[in-house]
Amino acid sequence: MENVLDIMRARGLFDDCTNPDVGEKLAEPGVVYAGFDPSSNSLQAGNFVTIMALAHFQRCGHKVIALAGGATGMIGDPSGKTSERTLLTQEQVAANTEGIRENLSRFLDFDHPTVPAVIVNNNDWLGEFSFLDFLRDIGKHFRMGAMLGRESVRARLASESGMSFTEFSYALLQAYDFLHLHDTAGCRFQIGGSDQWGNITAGIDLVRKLRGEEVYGITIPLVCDSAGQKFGKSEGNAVYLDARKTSPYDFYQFFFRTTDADVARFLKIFTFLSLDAIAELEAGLKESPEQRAAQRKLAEEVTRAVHGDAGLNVALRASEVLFGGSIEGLSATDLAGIFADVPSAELPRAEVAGATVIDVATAAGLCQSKGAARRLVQSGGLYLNNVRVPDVEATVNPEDLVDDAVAVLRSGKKNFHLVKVAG
RNA sequence: GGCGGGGUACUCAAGUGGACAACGAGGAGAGACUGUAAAUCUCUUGGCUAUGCCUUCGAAGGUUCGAAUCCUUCCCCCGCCA
Repeated sequence: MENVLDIMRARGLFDDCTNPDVGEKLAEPGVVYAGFDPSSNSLQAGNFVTIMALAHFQRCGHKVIALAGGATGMIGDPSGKTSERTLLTQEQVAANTEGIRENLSRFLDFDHPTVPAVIVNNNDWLGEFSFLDFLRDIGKHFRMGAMLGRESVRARLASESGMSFTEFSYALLQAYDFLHLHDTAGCRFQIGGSDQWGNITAGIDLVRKLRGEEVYGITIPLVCDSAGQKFGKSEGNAVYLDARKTSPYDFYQFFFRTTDADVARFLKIFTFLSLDAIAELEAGLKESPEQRAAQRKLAEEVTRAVHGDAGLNVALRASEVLFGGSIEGLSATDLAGIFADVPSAELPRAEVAGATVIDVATAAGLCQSKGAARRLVQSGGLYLNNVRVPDVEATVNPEDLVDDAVAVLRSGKKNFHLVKVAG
């Protein structure tokens, strides 16, 4: 059995561990868990790192548990956050938890012959815990000194916004999760982002105090791009793993646009390609960077993993056409197929034919306001059917509608919007 | 509960009766250069029927020819004390 820790180290998935012996312990098959926060109804690209780590564990013969934080999501993890977060309603959390289950179910192997993955929801055990029982049974084992010393708490207390008791208590809940999974599933390892260190060690301490047993934590580095930005944001928007929130096309494009400096690192983290294959791609990148072969491979692998072959094909075809230049010679049906994935809007004929491009771009939702559309045209950044719109007076003419039904609007280099004429 | 500090646009943060749609920075969008990269430079960044009009500075009232700025009440946050 290959040691998962070596793999994590080699691929840049290892940040720290709570005990130097953890490598030895992982030589035997074990049970590992990682938690996912349901603050949104879909996991984001950032969570993908943790998912990959879990997948490596499973491949190395460990049983993996993905925990959806239905209960902890009600509270809000203060780790790594500079201000108190807005509480979600029970309904929101329940809906989000469901979405996350759905996401996760596509990345982990639940039908594995020997070590099938499982998903649990901590609301199942934390939800029925009474406050008094929790304070007596769990709270008793946490010392104020240690809790106040926790980095996430210290930072927040020193900050302007302070911290509520609710968020302060968060670590106890996550600590109890570890205890519960230890008791019920024999779980002895927890992995999580480096911001989870405090929460993980809280769990380890709790298990040691109550059960006298040693459990372990491994943290994964927070993935940043070379500019130091937290990974997973595209034009200010988070990149989601759910096709309904981030289309396969946008998802593909996000990875395709990876900077040279990051590509090799990302290949190691986000794909299962062998290190040799990655080294080869890296060499190719040095030789002819304009080919973007490494980026292409990265985008391809990740998109296939997340959206399947069908999603990848749509993304590839759309990318080819969109970055190939002219849309001439394509039929409305072709365009609809290619843009199946790109934001589109259906507008009444009267609002399109003869209207100014500015009005159409705003009505279609490409621009937030007419003023924004006007500024876009003035700076030369708005395109109709891949042809730059010359001035603010320009109109959409009937002959601009492909097959009398469809027009393609674009803002800048890469934001496409399809306009369909209704009726 | 008492005392003090604070709430300005996506964020941080100036502005303490008119020249304020509100300095500056970051972020974001666009352009140029490129390789759908990075770096750099430039422009833009409340809305509109647009040399003007409308709506914004925690909320609601009030004073004034005129309020982000002054007054009143309320809400929220931070700190110290109880």
